[in-house]
Amino acid sequence: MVVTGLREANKRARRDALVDAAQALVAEHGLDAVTVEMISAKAGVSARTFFNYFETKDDAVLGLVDTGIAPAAAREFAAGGPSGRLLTDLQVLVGVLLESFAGQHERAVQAFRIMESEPRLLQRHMVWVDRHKAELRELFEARRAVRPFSADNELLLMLVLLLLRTATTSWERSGHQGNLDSHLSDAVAQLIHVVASDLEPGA
Amino acid sequence: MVVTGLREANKRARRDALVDAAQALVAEHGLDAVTVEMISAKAGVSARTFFNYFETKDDAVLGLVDTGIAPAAAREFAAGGPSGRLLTDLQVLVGVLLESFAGQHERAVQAFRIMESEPRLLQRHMVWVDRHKAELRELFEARRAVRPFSADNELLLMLVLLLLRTATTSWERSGHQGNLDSHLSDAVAQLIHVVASDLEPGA
DNA sequence: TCGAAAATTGCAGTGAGTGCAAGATTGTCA
DNA sequence: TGACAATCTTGCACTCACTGCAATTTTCGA
Repeated sequence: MVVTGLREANKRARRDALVDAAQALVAEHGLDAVTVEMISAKAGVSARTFFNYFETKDDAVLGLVDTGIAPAAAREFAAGGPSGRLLTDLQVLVGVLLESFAGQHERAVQAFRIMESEPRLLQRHMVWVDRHKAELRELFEARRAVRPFSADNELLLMLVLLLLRTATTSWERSGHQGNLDSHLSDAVAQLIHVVASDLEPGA
Repeated sequence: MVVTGLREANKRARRDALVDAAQALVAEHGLDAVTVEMISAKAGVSARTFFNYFETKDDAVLGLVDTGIAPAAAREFAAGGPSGRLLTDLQVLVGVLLESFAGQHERAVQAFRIMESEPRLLQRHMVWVDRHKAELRELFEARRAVRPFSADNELLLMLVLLLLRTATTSWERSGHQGNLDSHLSDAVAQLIHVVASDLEPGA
């Protein structure tokens, strides 16, 4: 953790090289025309090594870092905060996630761009949610104990997915204008509007 | 269309045999321990023929029939009906979808059961939404022209997905109690509640 | 500088999925 | 009814993602 060491540095460098190679090749030839062999060759490692770094080809193309949920944000959410309103706090949580996704800005932009033209990869967010399902469920349960609510965990999971996807596609569509957070706010506003306008008497 | 013919009958029979074989084997051995060869053998056809019926192993396990959206329901939605309220009409649309999914009740129940223990298949609904994305978008656009609303198509797509998944998992969790429709209503109610309680001043 | 730990790599193998062409089945129409 | 056409099935050969294993190389710590 403290002393980086050559090992760590090399690992990160290789990883980045693989992501860059994967993204460049896919951007040029399309997802199905690119093989793991090509990516590995371009990054200067063997195909077998590729799989020491990524579970699947798709993971590499998307540059999956798979940071979990930031502990601080998780704790606050579980404790019933920061605002005490479920949807609002869900938005905050997703905001933190998006930040960690977009951490490596260049690569994230590339990933989103590729996602647009390769519908198969659109499931990325679902895969993410899937992988952290257990973690999220625990979070929901913890919060439920402190500040009860009636919604099922499953619905909240899907809400997280909805916010993730709506915000990122909106950001992507805007040509990466503004910060991701404003697109997230917009997604929440849209959701509220859809629901609210269904409740108005004069529909 | 009118005269069924041996061809049609055989096709349906083979298809059903493949789904039954796939579901039985997966229920017993788990998804990864079952190969396409096994399924084909059990259904009495060659492995090559399997792929004349299904694009992927997963499709067979889930018994994907891939009925599109019922034209009548689609027309009504596009025309701005039946209620004129976006969320409510979205619910109706999803209800029709669920009905066509659960058409073959036995197989549907099996599919949902397997889905629960094989998280990879949980993406099924997303795949469905993905495949009908274009169709749904057209529907949204048509309706938008008649009865404008501000939400993005992407958000509506995710809303469809949310309703599909929340309703079916709730149904599954209840041990297939009651009809799917009541679980769908419940999902919508939960969603409304989450949003509404976020708007209340005394949160 | 030496030995332990960790990483890379080749190799052999499984299994999904595809294109193709030959052979079997089924529908149709005279 | 019989033959021709359309449709299905199947075997074969192939590509590629992904895995386990064991040998080899690289890096680290003392």
